[in-house]
Amino acid sequence: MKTDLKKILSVPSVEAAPMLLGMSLCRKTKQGVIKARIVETEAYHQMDPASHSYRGMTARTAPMFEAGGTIYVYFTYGMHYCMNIVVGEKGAGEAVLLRALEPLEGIEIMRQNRGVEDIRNLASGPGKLTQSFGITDTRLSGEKLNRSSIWLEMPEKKLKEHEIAVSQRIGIKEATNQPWRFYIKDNRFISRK
DNA sequence: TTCCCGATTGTA
DNA sequence: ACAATCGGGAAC
Repeated sequence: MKTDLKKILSVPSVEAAPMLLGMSLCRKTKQGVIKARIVETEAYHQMDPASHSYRGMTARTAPMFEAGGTIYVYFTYGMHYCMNIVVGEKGAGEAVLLRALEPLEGIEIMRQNRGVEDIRNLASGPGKLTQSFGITDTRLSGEKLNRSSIWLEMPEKKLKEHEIAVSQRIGIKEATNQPWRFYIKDNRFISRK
C-alpha cells in the first residue's frame, strides 16, 4: 500500500519525523528549482517543555497550532532561521524540525545562497538548510506546503526501518531531552555532533 | 520596560 | 572552547 503524504502530515510528530526522512523538500525560486532529500529531523509537541508550543500559542508560534502541512519558521540566536513542518490536527501544536538535507537539484543555487562550495556544507544543519533554500525571513511561517513556493515529494523507494537511526535531540537542555531525533544511518549530509 | 537566553554556526 | 547577534517571553 502506497504511503500517502497527507497521512504522514496528520500523525503525531514523533511518528511523522522518521516518516519524513527520504522525502524531498522542493522550492521554486527566481533562479530555478531547488530539491533536497530530508536526512535528519526532530520531533516537538505540546507536552514537551523544549517545544515552542509548550507554553501555548503566541503570535510567533501560532503556525505551529495550524493543521498538518503548515510551515513554521522561527528566528534564533539573533541570526538563523529554522524550518518546521507542522503535523497533526489543527490545534495540536506538533511539528517536525528539518535539521539536514542532501542536495539533489539546484545545487549551484544553494551554493550561491550559502556562499560556500562544499556540497556537504550546504544544508547539513537547521540554519544552513534554510539559508541554502533562500529563506531569509519568517514570511513563509504560516504558509501551506503545495500552496506556496515550497512542497514535498515522496521518495522513489521507501526507507527501511533499519536504515533509520534515533538519538537525543541536539541543543536541548539535558532535563527535557528525549530520543526524538531521527536521521538516515551512514548518511554524509547530517549535521555535525 | 528590563533582562536572559536560545531547536546555531563559524572560527580559534 | 567561544563569540556573534537580537527577538521572544517571562519577570519586574
